[in-house]
Amino acid sequence: MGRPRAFDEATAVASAAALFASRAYDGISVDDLVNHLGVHRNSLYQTFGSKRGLYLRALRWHLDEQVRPALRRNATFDNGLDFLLLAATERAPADPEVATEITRILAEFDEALTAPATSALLGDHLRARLSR
Amino acid sequence: MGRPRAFDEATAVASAAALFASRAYDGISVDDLVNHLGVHRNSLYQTFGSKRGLYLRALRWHLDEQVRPALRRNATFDNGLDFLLLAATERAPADPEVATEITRILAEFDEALTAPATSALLGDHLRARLSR
DNA sequence: CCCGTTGTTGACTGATCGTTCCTAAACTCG
DNA sequence: CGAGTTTAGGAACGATCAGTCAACAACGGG
Repeated sequence: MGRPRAFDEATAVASAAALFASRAYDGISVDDLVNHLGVHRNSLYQTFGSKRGLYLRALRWHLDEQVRPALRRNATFDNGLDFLLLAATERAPADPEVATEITRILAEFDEALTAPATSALLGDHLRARLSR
Repeated sequence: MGRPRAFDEATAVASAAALFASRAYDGISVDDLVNHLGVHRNSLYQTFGSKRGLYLRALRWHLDEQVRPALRRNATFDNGLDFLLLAATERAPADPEVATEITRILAEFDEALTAPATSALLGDHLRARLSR
């Protein structure tokens, strides 16, 4: 019961993931999220608890719905590693939960490919990101 | 003439480079820099113009004094790629001058090594950074 | 010795940060 | 058509941000 949500939670998480993949965590304000998602400030806090809560939800969604499926199918990642890359370099050192997620997914990369292949893949995507 | 400086500019730049290598640009406040360098706020602004001015000075110092010498000697980089790595993933997309510096140094890497070797090197250091 | 110049110092500015409060609106159930 | 519950919406919070201002201190040259 109660008033129904005016936004789709899954859509909001996906949209947040796209935004978090584009700039550093501290470079994205809650106002930016509000504008980009079209969801009002209070709804975000009620649904996700905090900016960090939304970030973690978005990161896990990115890994579960974009990275892992591509890894299983041995498909290409296209731009689909940007969030992972940014989280690994910028956020993991500052947030233990992010570090845990990144460490886990990289272990899965090592298992599916090899450690050198994982490093090469990360390096390639880092460089590709510079040309975009 | 005039009052002499109470701090060494080169030392301040090196110290700023160490700090900028540790966290994202927006995660480092001018107060952080003031505390870490032991140089007072106004002296930083008088000498470097702005936070971004100091960042660019520190990045160029890092590349000129730490990265390029090691690249010429074919030596190991140890932790000496952290600032480059962070600048490439986090700052280059937001700051054209940073992007220029990063593009240039990576071209030098490609020349000294090969493009795949550069990617592998970057990927390896990205992963090594996670375990520190 | 005093004047011009440069550096130091700490208080201060408006803007923006993440987060919260409160009221109104939209729904379900009785 | 209320009563109860959940969300939307906008205004507001204290904290912190990058950057500035004006008074004072330390030097060199005349």
